[in-house]
Parts: sequence; structure tokens; C-alpha cells
Amino acid sequence: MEKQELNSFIQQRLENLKWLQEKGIPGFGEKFLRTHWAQQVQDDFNELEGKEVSLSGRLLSKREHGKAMFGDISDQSGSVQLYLRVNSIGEEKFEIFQSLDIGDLIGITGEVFKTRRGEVTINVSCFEIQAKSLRPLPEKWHGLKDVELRYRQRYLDLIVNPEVREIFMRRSRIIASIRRFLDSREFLEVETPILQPIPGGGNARPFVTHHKTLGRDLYLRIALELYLKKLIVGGFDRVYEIGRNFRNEGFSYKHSPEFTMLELYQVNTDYQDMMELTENMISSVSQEVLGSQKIDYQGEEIDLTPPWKRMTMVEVVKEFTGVDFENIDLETAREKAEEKGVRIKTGFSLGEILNEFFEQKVEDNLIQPTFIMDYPVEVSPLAKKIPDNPDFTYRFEGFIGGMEMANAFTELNDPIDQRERFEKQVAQREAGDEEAHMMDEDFIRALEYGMPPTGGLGIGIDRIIMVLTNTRNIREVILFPPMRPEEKE
RNA sequence: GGGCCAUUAGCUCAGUUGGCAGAGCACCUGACUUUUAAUCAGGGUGUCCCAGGUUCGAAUCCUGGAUGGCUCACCA
Repeated sequence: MEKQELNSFIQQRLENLKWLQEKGIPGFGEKFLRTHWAQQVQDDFNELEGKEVSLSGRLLSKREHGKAMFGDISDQSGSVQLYLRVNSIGEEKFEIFQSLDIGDLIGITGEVFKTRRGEVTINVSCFEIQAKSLRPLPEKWHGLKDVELRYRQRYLDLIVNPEVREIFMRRSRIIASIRRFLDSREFLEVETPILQPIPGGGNARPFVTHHKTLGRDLYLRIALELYLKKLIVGGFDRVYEIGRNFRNEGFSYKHSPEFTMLELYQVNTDYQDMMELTENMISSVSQEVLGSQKIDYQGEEIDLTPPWKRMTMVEVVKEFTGVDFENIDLETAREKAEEKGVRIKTGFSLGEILNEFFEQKVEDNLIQPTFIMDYPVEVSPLAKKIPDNPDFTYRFEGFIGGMEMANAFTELNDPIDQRERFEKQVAQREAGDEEAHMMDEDFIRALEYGMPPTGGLGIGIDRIIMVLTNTRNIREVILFPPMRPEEKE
């Protein structure tokens, strides 16, 4: 038997339940007809004053005053005060309400009024017990702070920390707003496989699972990309998917092993169009959900109003490090890396060194919305090359608050070039790079049927939500972040 | 994976040089018919994360482990 089941708090609550049941009152009751939300009673007081309302929610506090009593009931919308008097509700019901524990779920009906202190209150005339709570809640004043408990028992976090509930309600509104934006532009929402024989579309170590009937291993997807492009080949001109990706990598404040991505593809667009779409989408979502395009993020004002700043990777690296990759040879690049403290691996190409310069010296500084354009071909195996500068691709990433938010390109639609890119990836993989792409013949075959010129965009939904909820850790915007299993005796 | 820090009551946290385990909220008993972190009187409810060790004596010191946080590395 679990030790907590023996502790006196739970004993006391079990006795209160028993007391009720002996009086013939069920401790776990029926559904209840709710007429209003708690917040609605607060907001619409002028209309509701003197009228009867019914609410369903959790009893969060009790203040007993002898033959009268105050309490607070909380539901999804917020909370409102309750008032009970012996000589309006009767001694028997009053005694039963006195026996309730903080945390009990109840349905109440009563008339709306204001106390002399001006607090909107419901004068309870009858109530039902919907579910007894057998465990004590965390403290009302300090809330629940222990990060481990907050994530493991997120329901407690949501009960006692209203600002946490607000983050997740906002998350829902942000995603709904993104869908509205895309739906209004004639994008089709689709669903593609999570279990994949070859995990493609990104550089990452995948999770492996096993299908018993097929007798083979499958991977959890690391990106949505390749299946969505197959749908472009299939004739859907504008598609998007919002879904979970899985990467077998460590945690950080901006990385979680499972995270939510939006990817979209639109025929007859290029990466320039994708930049416009990105800045329009994010600013419009911010306007719709927060009522502004200027937001506070960790003490910095961030202005999401289009157009966002645009720079090439070569330009921005030159600006932040003084190293000009425009006309540089490999040997000089290596020396500059050494000089500037950029860690590189032996055998890195010029493009890979440039990319390291960018990631190690520039990325964290891009606080205001910025598009960095024209990535080296070596690190962009799915993006189209720039014809008059084929060491680079039509690719950009969007940054806000020092974090990568978006990754997009003019999609590579030449199957011969794509095969060569995959072959280079496979060579890297054989040289020990676990994150390099695998050869995906099925994807090449699709391209061989012909994929129209297409722009594609990926957005890290969790990170956008971090920016729009002013949170500094990705786990604050994921309801149940991955944790090690709890140790059991 | 490396470094630093944390883990004490249901929750939030104190705990001095190694000497009886503490506070606030919550909870229990009683008073109180518009309070609001209600108030007043009384009551401490505990595997001090776990396992060893040192010591007359360990929440405190040592070793190992668990979990979490920050950070570096890894991860475009």
C-alpha cells in the first residue's frame, strides 16, 4: 500500500466522504447543468444581478463565519465567490457544505449579488457534490513551484496556477489562428505517417520502434517534409500539416525530444514568397491572439510587424565576426575559425565552416525577427541551388529571440540533383554522422514523376508559442513534457 | 556526457559550530450571519531523497546512487 494512502490528510477526507455516504449523499455524483462560466458571472454582473445561475467547478477555498460561509468556485474560465447563510439555505444543507473539503468538485445554483466590499458573489441556494477530492491541494498563496511536480502532475499546476492555464489556452488559440490563416488561403490540412520505414526531411537521430506483424523496425518521424512533397507531386497545390515530430536528442530550453511542427508547401512560390507568408502569418496571429504586433519577450520589445529584416548568411557572418566568406579559401576559413574560437571538425567544407560561424557566433544575437538567407548547399540537401552561385541554396531560416523559428526553401524538384545530394548524405552517414539523411528511393521516384516549382516552410510551433506567451523554456508550453520515469519503491 | 546547485510536514520554505525537527499556508477542535491571504483560542500531522560510512551523537560531515534545475557539450 502506498504510504500516502495512510497519511492523516487522506484519512480525514475519507472520513468526510463516509460521513456523507452515511447520510445517503453520493460522494461521486451526476452530471450537472451548468448555465454560466465563473468569468461570465464576473464580466456580465450588470445583466446577471439578482438572477439565478448554475456553475460547476472546483471548490478552491472556504471561509467559515459561524452561521455563514464564503468560498470560491473555479472552472476553466476563472473563479467566482460563493456565499451561504444558514437561514437562507437551511441547517442541514449548510452542515453538508461545511463538510466539503477544498478541492471537491461541486455544482451550485444561486442568485448573483455583490457584497458590501463589492465582490461579485453567488448566494448559493442549492448544490450537488460531483466528486470528492481525497488528496490535499497545494497551497493557494504560493501555488505549486516545484518544477518537477508541476510537470509530472500538470493537473495540479493547472488547478492552482491560473497563469499556467492561460498559457495553454493561448496555445490553443494560436494554433487555431494559424489554421484559420492557412485555411483562408486555400491550404489543405493533411495527415502523414508518424511511423516511417525511412525517417527523412531533416538531420536528426530518430527513435526506433518495432512492428511485430511486419517483423521489422520502423522510425518515428523527424520531419513532415518528404510525405508532404509527395502530395504536391500528387496534385495538391497547397498542403499543410501540424504534427508531432520526434528527435532522439537531448533537452534544452529550446529543444524537446517531441515537439510540434507546422510544415506547408505551396506550388508556384519560392522562398521569397515563403518569407512574406511567414511574416504575414506570425504578425497576423499575434494581432489576432494578443491584439498587437509588438510584444514583450523576456524584457525585450519585439516588433513582429512586416517586413522583417533580411540578410544573407554571408552578410550576417561578416557583420558579427568580420570574416568575409565572399571570396575565401578553405585554408583561410580554417585559420579564421581558429582565430575566432569557432569549433569545427576536420574535413569540414567551406560551407560547413560558414554554417558553424553562423550558429556559434550569430544565431543567439538575432532577437528582432530576422530572415537569414542563402544557406550552403552542404547543409541544405533538400533545397534548390542558386543557379549562378551553386555553392548556396534558396533557403532561409527565420529567427526571433535568438531562436530558430522557421526553415524554408525553394524546394529541390530535380530528381537527379536530389539523388546526388542523398548520395553525399549517405557517404557522411557511412563516415559516422548518425544524423545524415538515408537514401530514400521512394521519394526520388516521386520526384521523377515531376514536382512543380514549390516553396516549402517549416515552423516550430512550440517556439512560436514561447515567444507569444513570453516563456523562456519550451517545457512551459508543452502540457506533459518528457520526463524520466518516477522512481517507485 | 562534464561542471555547479537543490531535495526537510500536503504546499512554500527556515534550520547557526554535529546536540530534543521548525515557521507560514493547509489540516483538526472550538467561537463568529457580507468575509476575502477573514479573524480569534488551542492542536505538529515528519522515511529530513535513498544506501553505506565517520561519530557518544548526523537533516548537518564523508562515499556512492536517484531525481530535478542551471550551464557547457551534443542537437542546423
